[in-house]
Amino acid sequence: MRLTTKGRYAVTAMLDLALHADKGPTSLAGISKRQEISLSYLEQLFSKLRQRDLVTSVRGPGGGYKLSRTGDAIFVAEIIDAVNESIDATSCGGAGSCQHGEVCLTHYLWSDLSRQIHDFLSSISLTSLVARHDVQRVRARQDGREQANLNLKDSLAGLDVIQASSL
Amino acid sequence: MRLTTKGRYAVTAMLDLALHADKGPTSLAGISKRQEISLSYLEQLFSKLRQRDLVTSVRGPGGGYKLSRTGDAIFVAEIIDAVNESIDATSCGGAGSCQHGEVCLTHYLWSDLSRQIHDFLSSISLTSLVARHDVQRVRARQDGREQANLNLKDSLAGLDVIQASSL
DNA sequence: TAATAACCTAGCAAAACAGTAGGGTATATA
DNA sequence: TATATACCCTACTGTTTTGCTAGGTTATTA
Repeated sequence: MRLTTKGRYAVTAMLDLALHADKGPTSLAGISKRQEISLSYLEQLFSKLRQRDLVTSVRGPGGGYKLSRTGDAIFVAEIIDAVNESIDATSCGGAGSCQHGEVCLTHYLWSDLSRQIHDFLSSISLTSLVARHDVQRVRARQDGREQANLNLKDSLAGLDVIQASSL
Repeated sequence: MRLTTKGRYAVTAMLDLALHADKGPTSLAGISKRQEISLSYLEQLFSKLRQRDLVTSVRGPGGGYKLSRTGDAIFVAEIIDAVNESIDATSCGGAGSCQHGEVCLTHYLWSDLSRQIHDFLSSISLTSLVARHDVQRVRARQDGREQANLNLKDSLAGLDVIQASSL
């Protein structure tokens, strides 16, 4: 079992989609900036999310990705599973064939643990994450920073002296 | 976060110790045979378990390892932690500094998950594992197979013709 | 026609994993 | 005292995964 940046990125990106669900498709470039995830890496993750029918895409200018269902019907466990981060803690993939076709000494411990984790992550929908106060706080901070960056960009555009030298 | 063969091996080996706690020190060679874990790899894992004072060693013939506490005072979470398999699911190690010194969008989700897993694995002692029926069933199977192997070895020792040719 | 943004494939450095190899040291027993 | 046992330690290694870069193609909008 592993839970690394890969699964975290996928969930973070999906939550970003959920947070901007009202404003039409969300581009990966936007997610990349706000969540600081490599654009090309995001593309690879979204290829898998699309295969599992968690998102749908809109190509061309103004395009991007949308959730393929409402946020209350998408659960964290599915997202992690979609990017191949197995939630299973057993070595036999839950089959119970860990030692010569029979269960090993600790098989049931790991399958209990797997169920524990799976139940927990299956109980959390994107909508329930959006509703959290701590998520909204971070969202406000990120949107603020994004706005500040845009303003900064505008200011710099006005000062064409600087453009060549310091960028 | 990861939970791989490493942590599983460590817990399995510690449970094997607990199952044979009444018969003096248990050798790694015995654990290696019963649980089918590379002896040299076991030695590396037990070096870490000894550093965390989970086991004590007895050198020389008849030696081996013993639990340094009773089984009801040793929990699965400690064992996994001892071999460096972090139970933490956050990217910041729980510090909350995942994005520019502040929390990232999904920080609290991962710290909730970490606590969930940690609470679960901290509630399971070696003694409680020993008491499980499924563990006792596997133990009986493994002890039976070990005995059968010893018998086979004895039989082969009687037939010295075979020894040179087929082994 | 130009810009946007999804889509696709290949490759790569770093890390961790699981294991091997080859030594050493302490101790019980004959 | 010799020998076998079994702990102890270090170094190395093939494989896999991760996270990322590079360099393309295709669809769509303006």
